[in-house]
Order: sequence, then structure tokens, then C-alpha cells
Amino acid sequence: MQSSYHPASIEQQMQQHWEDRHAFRASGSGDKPGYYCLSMFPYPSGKLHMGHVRNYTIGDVLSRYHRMKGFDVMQPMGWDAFGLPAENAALANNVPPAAWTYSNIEYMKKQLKSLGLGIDWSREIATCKPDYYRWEQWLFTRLFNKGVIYKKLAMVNWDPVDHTVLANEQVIDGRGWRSGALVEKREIPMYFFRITQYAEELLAGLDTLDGWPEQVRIMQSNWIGKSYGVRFAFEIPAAGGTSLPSPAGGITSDLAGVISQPSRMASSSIRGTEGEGVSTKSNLLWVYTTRADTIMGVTFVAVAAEHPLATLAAQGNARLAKFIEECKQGGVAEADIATMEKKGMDTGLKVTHPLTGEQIPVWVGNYVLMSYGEGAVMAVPAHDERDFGFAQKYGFPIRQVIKEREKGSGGAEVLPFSGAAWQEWYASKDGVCVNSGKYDGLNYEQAVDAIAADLKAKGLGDKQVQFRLRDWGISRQRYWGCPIPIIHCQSCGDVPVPDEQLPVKLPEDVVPDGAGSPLAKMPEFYECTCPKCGGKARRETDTMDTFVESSWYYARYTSPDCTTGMVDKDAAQHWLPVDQYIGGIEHAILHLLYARFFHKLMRDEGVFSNIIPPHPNSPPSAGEGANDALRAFNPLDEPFKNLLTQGMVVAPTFYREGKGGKKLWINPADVEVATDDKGRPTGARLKTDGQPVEIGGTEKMAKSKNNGVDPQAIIDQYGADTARLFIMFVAPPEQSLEWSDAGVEGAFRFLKRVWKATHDHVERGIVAAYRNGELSAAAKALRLQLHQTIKKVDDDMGRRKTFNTAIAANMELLNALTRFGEQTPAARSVTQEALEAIALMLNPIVPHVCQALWAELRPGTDLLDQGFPEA
RNA sequence: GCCCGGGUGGUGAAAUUGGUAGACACAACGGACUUAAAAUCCGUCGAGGCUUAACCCCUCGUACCGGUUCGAUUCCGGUCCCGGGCACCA
Repeated sequence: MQSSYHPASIEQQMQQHWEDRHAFRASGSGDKPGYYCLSMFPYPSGKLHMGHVRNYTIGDVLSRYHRMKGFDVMQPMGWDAFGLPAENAALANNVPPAAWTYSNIEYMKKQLKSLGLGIDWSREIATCKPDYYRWEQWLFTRLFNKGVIYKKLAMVNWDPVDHTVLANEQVIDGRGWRSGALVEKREIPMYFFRITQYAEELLAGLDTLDGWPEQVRIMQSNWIGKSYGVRFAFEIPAAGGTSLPSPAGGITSDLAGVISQPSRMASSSIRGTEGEGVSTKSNLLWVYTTRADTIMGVTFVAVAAEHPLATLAAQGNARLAKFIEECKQGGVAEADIATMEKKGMDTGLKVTHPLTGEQIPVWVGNYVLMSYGEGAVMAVPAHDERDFGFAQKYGFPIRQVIKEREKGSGGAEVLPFSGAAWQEWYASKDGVCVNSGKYDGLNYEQAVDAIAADLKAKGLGDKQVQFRLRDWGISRQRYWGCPIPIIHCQSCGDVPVPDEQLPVKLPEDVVPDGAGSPLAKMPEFYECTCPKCGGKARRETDTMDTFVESSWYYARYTSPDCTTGMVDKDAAQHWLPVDQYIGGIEHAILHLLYARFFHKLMRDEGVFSNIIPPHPNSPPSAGEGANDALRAFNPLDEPFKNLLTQGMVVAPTFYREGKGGKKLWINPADVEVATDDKGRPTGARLKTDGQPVEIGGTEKMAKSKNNGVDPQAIIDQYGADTARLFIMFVAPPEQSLEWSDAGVEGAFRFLKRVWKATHDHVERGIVAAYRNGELSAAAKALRLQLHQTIKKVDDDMGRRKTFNTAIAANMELLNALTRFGEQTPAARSVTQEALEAIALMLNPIVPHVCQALWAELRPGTDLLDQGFPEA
């Protein structure tokens, strides 16, 4: 046996051995139970980053552990290959996104292999390949015909200089990232997935996901945001009345057209069908509230800048028109809208309070979102913090209509709106109505019931369930994505591309120029004939959101070469659901929600099974515990049985201010940080010029902050095993991991110690692992610790998934073993037993070195054939 | 702004169901080995105090303030700070 540990040659040799044996090919034969272990596939950005290494090492540890436990493991890998960075690279380097992407894939695949991951490469997919996206287009046409996909106008970020739509990421401080121009909101037609139709099921399904972190289920539940409230209307007095702005007649009829449309919300009435008992009167301004008990405190109404009523009022009001224009400035990202200064302007219009008949002013508010609810809100300054601030600024009356419920004797004070004391009882809905006429004294439920009933009687409202979730807009005015399979015909309208013309192939030799999609400038792409009438037609040039590709790749892996459908039904039924899904916590909402949604879409399209179960779009309203079966996990309904959300790999950021305050981010590897005697950083300077740089926050490793640490350097210097060991040891998987070069050396040292201990033993001659004999007390103690360690490590890897403590337990065992040192035949057999166990226990984490150690301890046998040790 | 996490020695962390706080490492320091260095091995390592017969003992300590409990890093309420997400980064 070699006296010292040389990772480079061992790793190459073992990787070759695994390949020769096809060790990680998933059979799917059913001889052994299947275990589908999936890590979120990478975007081929160029090279692996630490987040990838962490993600795939966790997946590989779980895969190899389950393989040793007797499972037929499938661990596939592929490429989330469409996306914006390829277009950015194209702009920067004048290279087609396709070529850039394929060369990145080639390089990153080599890197993944050098990590020694037990991947079944025969199932590799890339989402930019036509044989993948063709099935996405196929599903699109089915959903379009069913009405699950539809077209409507939606707001985007518009760069008026580059004449292009910008992603939120490309809007920096309200300006286009390349042009520096002030970004505007603009409405364009887009295709939408009607995800709101599945809102109830997506919410109810969360209860079946026992194997998901609570945190993720809560986040998704809040995102879907089911609320119980009241939708009601203010009447808009007819034209000629006191409050309408002057311009010509026709306003009334215009209003009838634009305002009194049926609710655009994802909603269903609690009582009876929607619209029942609700007025069909025109001239109504609809709002939705979860606090109908405060309706008597309404002192103004605020509408979004894009609201039809605002548009109308602005026709005769230049100041208002200007304000609405101002509201259109800036991007569409909600975080920006929610944090900007709340501003408003009077429309001059007044509407009639449905219960008091009072005339209520209508204002335009820049904080009202057109995309949520009705695009208009009632404002109760006494009981809503935002309304309160707005009222103070613009001088609206503040009318208290809720007071704290009386407790004990004497009765409670009538508290005015005020900070924390107010919050506690108000937010918990633990108050009673005051200053509310006939509703005085009623509690929350009573007041809402009474008010909803009165509104309903007047035909001006009713209770309503509402979701925060919005439909999913998927049109992108970009080149490097899956073409939307629609043909626009003058006479037939939007016609889906027929199956025999699929896939609609994306030309791959194009270099975008940053000014809109190049497809729209390519007649050879968009000129076509209508499949219905045969007339001249124009092909859709928008592509799909790349989240669409990543919403079903997990299913495609079960049968990556299937040419008859999205998946082969038998393969899908054998492998799905994914037993263990692993990926970053940053995907907790969007990706994971979209994938759950897609699973249901595919189910309802009969993709997995010819038998399509009647799906519970509206689950039983029959109350608590009505149907426990709905709470049990069902692989036809949910794609991922267990979810592990790894924490982010974070690193410090450094920057210098460039021209115009633009930050130039500097990689940590190029920076030297000075610290005080307590280890706190005092300053930093660039290594190349010795000049100081600013220290930013510690953030997720990302290209945009240039704070990524290249894992390749560590693999090259210490080997993949050390990189894997360090990253698994330094923190439990769900916690965020702060990268530091210190500690890698320690991981390497540990592997050297394991190697040395095995070497010293093997050189004295291998023996049979302990069976029975005379043991010293020390030998007995060691053997006890050995089996306690096996038990703990098994539990840590299987149930707890805390690999850091599993490694620590092995370190303790090795420490005990090196201290032991007895050389009697019986003692040596205990040493043999312990060394074998260590090689087996560490195998999932550091497979190359363990495979080599095993070959020394048990010549002629292969670690690939060994099970996990048993305590 | 809203939703979700996190905060424990100089550092990463451990304490699995409310029961000995700091396992295992990193860094640092001291020692052995060496002509020397590296590597390796051994030892010390939360803060303060006490005591040298004793490496024995005492007090404080898990961001901060308060609560529940015989007992709280763990449960509850509040505050501060840091991170993730917010629908076109993936």
C-alpha cells in the first residue's frame, strides 16, 4: 500500500472504475426498490460554483447512501439551458447563445465528473434541445385549446432608449442597465397559464407534503394567499352629477364598459355561485377587503394609476394625467413599488358609500397594485397603517370604528389608532365596532356577516374568497428560449401549431443585438401559413419563460429519449414521484410552485396515466377532517415527496465606486482583508494595486456581485474528496455556508490521517474482522464506540441528513482508534473492523479514497458491492 | 413595505423530545521531533474570580428586553441586526 495519500491518481482511477462498471446506471427493473434522487439542474453559466458543488455533493451522498442500503438509485443530471445570461454573453462576446451554452455544458460536465458524482449520464437532457422543448410546445397547444393558457395585456419594464423589454434584474435604481434610461411601465399582450384555477389544490396539497420543510410550505401558502373577505362596490354617480369631470357625455357608458366587468380575481363566492344577488348595474367601482368590519370608517377610495376610472378622470385633468404618467415611471418589481414613497392625487370624482350613502373622494394612489384584487381599495385611515400615513399626508378624516373589546369591569377605553397597543387587538380581529350605527357592539365575525348581508341585499357586494396568487405570464420578448407554438392569422386569430409541425425550432446561429428579439426581425422564422385556412400568417416570435422548462424536467428524466410523448408512462409510473429533491432555498416559491402546478397539468392531460382522476379543483368545502385521503401524499398529484432545501453558499462582497456611483464588484480572491486582534475586518485592499476597496455585505455567491469562489482551484489542489468533505463538514445542509479557505486544509489532513491509520494497519497484515475472543477493556470500549458510531452515522445520513455530525463522529472514532494501538491478534481484528467500517461509513461522502482503502482492507472485493455497516 | 429564515467562544459549528452549553474541526499559543523549516505528534484554548494540597471550586455566559417552567440555546411575546424571496436572474 502506498504510504501516503495521493488524491489525484486515486480519483482518476476510481472514476474510471465506476464508468467501466456502469455503477450508477439506474436499472428500473423493479428487482430492488427504486430511489429517485434529484438535484436541481444547473444553468450552464460557464463553470461550476460552490452552490453547485454543495447541492450535488448532498445529492450524491444521499444517492450513494441509499445505494448501499439496497436501493436501485436514479441520480440524473441535465442542463437548464435557456436563459438570459446566454444573451448577455452574446452581446458581450458576439457569439451565438447556442454555441456559448453548448461549450459551457461541455466544460461543466467535465467538472461534474471530476467531482466523482454517481450520476446516470445516460439520462442527460438539455432543455434547449428540440427533442426536449417540442413536448413543452405540445403541452402548450393542448392547454391553449383547453383555455388553461390565454392571452391578456400585462405590464413590463420598457427601456425607451434600447426599445426593449427588461427583466427586473436589468432595472437598476429605476434605470435600464445598459442604456441608463429611466425605465417605464408598458402594457403588452402576453400568454398566461391560468395557475389561479389550481390555487385551491396547490394550497390543499401542501398538507400532504410531510417530507417538505415547514418553512417552504408556509412560504408557498402565504404566496398563494387565500383570504376570506368581502367584495363590494361604490356607486359612481351618473354623468352630469356634481362629481364627474366635465368632458362630454359617454362617460357613463364608457364606465359601464370598463368598470363593471366581472371580477378578474381568482375567486369564488362562499355562498352560492359568483354574481348571484350582485347587481348588474353599471357605474360601479369594485373593491375587495378582508376587513369589512371597518367599512363604516372609509374616508376615501384609492385606485391604481392604470385603473380605468383614473384613465377616464385624467381625460379632462392635465395635472392628474401628468401624475398618472409619473406613476408609470419606474419598474414593475413589487419590492420597489412597496418601498417607494406613497403618493396620491385626487381624481375629482366622488363615489357613493354603499351603506351610508356618503360621498367618498376617489384618489389615484401609486401604491395600489392593478394586478391584485380589483385595482382599487377602500381606505380606512383609523385602522390601516398605510391608509393612516396617506390620510395624514393629504388630510383625510380619520374615523375610528373599532375599539378594543371590553375586558372585565369598567369597560375599555376607546383607543385611537396608535402603534403597538393598537396592533395587538386590532390585528387579531379582537375588537368591536363603534361609531358604526347599527353595527355598534358587533365583533369581527358578526360585523362582517351583517355588513355582507346588507351589501348583498342592495346588490352591491357579497362575501368572497380571494387569492393573492396571480396567473403566470410566460411570454418573453427574447431570443434564447422555447418558441411559443402559436400562429397569428388575420382571419382565424391565434392558432396553435399542429402536432405534425412541432417542434417549432429555434434557429441556433443567431446573435442578438440587445434591441428586442431577433426572431421578430427574421422573416424566415416568422413568415408562415395559417394551419386552418392556409392563408398568409405570422408566427409568434416571443419565447417562453425559462421556468417552463424547469417545471417538468424531473419527469423527463424517467424517459429522456421518449419520442411518443412528454414521458413514457411506464417509466414515469415506476420512478415518480421524486423521492428526494435537493436544491437551494431561493427556489422555495417560484420554481417549486410552478413544478407542482405543471405536475397537475400533466396529470390532467393524461401524460402519466391514461386514467385521469377527477381532480379536486375545488376541494371539499365540507370542513375539517372531511377527507383524510386528500391529506395523504399522492404521486399523481405531487412531484416531490421529500425536499431538502440547502442553504446558500455566501461570501463577502467588495466593491469600488465607479463613474456615477456605479459599483464595480471585486472578487474576494483578489482582495486582502486586514483584521484587528479580535479577527474583525478593519479594511480591505486590492492585491494588484494595494489600494483600498469598500467592504459590502455577505451575500449569496453570484455573478452580479462577483463574489464567487471557484471550486476548481480546490479540486485541483486537494482533490474532489477533500472539497466534498469540507463542504459537508463545515455546516449542516440547510444552513447557509460562509465560504472560507481555512478549513479545507483540515479536511485534507483528516483524509491523510485515515489513510495513514489504514496503511499502518495493512502493513502489519490484514486480519479477519472481529468475531469472538479475549479482548482487553480498552478493546471492548473501542468496539462499543465503533458500533455506537455506526448507529449514529446511519441515523445522521438517513433520517437527520446532518452530514456534518456524521463526519464528526467518524473523526472521534478515528481519534480513539489511533490512541488505541494494541497489537494482539484479537485487538488487531477490532482495528480491522473499525477501519472497514470507517471506509464504508465515509464512502457516500468521500467515495474515491474509501474505494481505495477498501481495496487494501479487503483485497479482491469491490466496495461498490458492499452494504452500509450495521450496528 | 410584505412573507420566510438565522444570530451560541477568536472562527465554522455541536447539544436529535425542555435536562452537564461549546462535541468535532479551524485559527492561535506552548511543547516534542528537526541543523533549520515544512509535515507530523502531544498539550492549552468562553469570560471573570478563588485556590495552590488538588486541572478543585464559585459566578456569569447561547444578539437584546421580558415571560412560562423545578429547569430554557430549545417554548411564548417584543426589539435590534444579518440573509433569502417578492412573480422577467436562475
